[in-house]
Amino acid sequence: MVNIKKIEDEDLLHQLSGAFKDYGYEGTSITILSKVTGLKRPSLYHRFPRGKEQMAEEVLSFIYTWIEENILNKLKENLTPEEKINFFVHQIGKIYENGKNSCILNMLSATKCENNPFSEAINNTFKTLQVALSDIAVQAGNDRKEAQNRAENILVEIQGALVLSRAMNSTAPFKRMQKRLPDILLSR
Amino acid sequence: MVNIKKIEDEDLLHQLSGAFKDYGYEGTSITILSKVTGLKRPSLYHRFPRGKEQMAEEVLSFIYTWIEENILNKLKENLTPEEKINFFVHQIGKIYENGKNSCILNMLSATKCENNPFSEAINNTFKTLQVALSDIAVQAGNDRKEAQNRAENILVEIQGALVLSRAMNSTAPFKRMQKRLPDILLSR
DNA sequence: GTCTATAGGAAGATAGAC
DNA sequence: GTCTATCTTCCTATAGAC
Repeated sequence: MVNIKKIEDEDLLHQLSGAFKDYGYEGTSITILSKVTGLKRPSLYHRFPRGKEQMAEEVLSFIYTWIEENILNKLKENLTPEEKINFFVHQIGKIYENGKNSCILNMLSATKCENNPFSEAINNTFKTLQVALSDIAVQAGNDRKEAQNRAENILVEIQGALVLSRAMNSTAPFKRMQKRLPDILLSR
Repeated sequence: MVNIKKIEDEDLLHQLSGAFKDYGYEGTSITILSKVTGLKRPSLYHRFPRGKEQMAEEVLSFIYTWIEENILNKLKENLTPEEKINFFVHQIGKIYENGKNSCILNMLSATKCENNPFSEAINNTFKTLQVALSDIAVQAGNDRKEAQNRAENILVEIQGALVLSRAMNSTAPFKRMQKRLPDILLSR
């Protein structure tokens, strides 16, 4: 039996995350958030009393949970390293619509360069992904340090390809990046 | 004999670019731009009648010229591919302060996802860099298509490392990326 | 060219009815 | 929980003095 309230929250947070992803934190006004959710501004404040900052915080927490349920859990199953990285590559294609989407972690880390209120959540999300990817590289026979480097290289490739795909208005850099990922993590 | 007016313009554009780089386009108010330049808001409007958008446009044009004079011209000299990529790696270390700076091209391409007024200038800057890097890879014996891919990989690595360095609050991803670049462009 | 002063509007946020 | 109405603050932009 599904919790109705949670489903509504998930819809809400999904709509909010879409706005932050497209417009960035500063570029997303409460009015925009009102439009994408269909709720008037005071209703948003009723749900998120601390306003836009709380919305972004809960969006990041929602995304972390999504990653756990839709990526990390699968990577804990009894699969080969090749199967795991192929699944990972497929999932990031879905998340980023093959390079058409920006990454909300990049968009929200670009906010108020000093004292960014989201930096810890963003840092933790990247660290969690790095650990998961690193475990795959270890399973494939790399030592711990080499595995960590390869995992970091994967994250660098993803973020860089997203920046370039948006800047060059082409999904080609993203799609080429997807093809490189398995070798970056697993090549001998 | 130096053109005084031009020097003042360069200072001005340098200060403006620093604000856009740190706060992004939407996050940078005219008041912030007034503070970093020391000019009151109406003085900025006197110099840039179309306001913030014109300032960002001229900043991007200023950066393109800086790249031409400080990177591309050197790469046209009679040097080995190794010398060229090493010089390039050194210059991006300077530009990005070894990973402590964000890239203004990433920050300004993140603006108003639809109909971004800076997308053409940003696209052109990346294309110009890709051509210059590609020429180095060709000089090193790669065919044209492979050289273009390697040049794109370089730009992906730089942008991705900058995103990750900011997100993880560490210059380590940027410094590791710098070490990878020569091989990415030139390895056989 | 630079400034003080200010208009006009959009932003974040709240009061209080339903 | 959602709304209309409103407050205050900050923003962009301009008028006009020096």
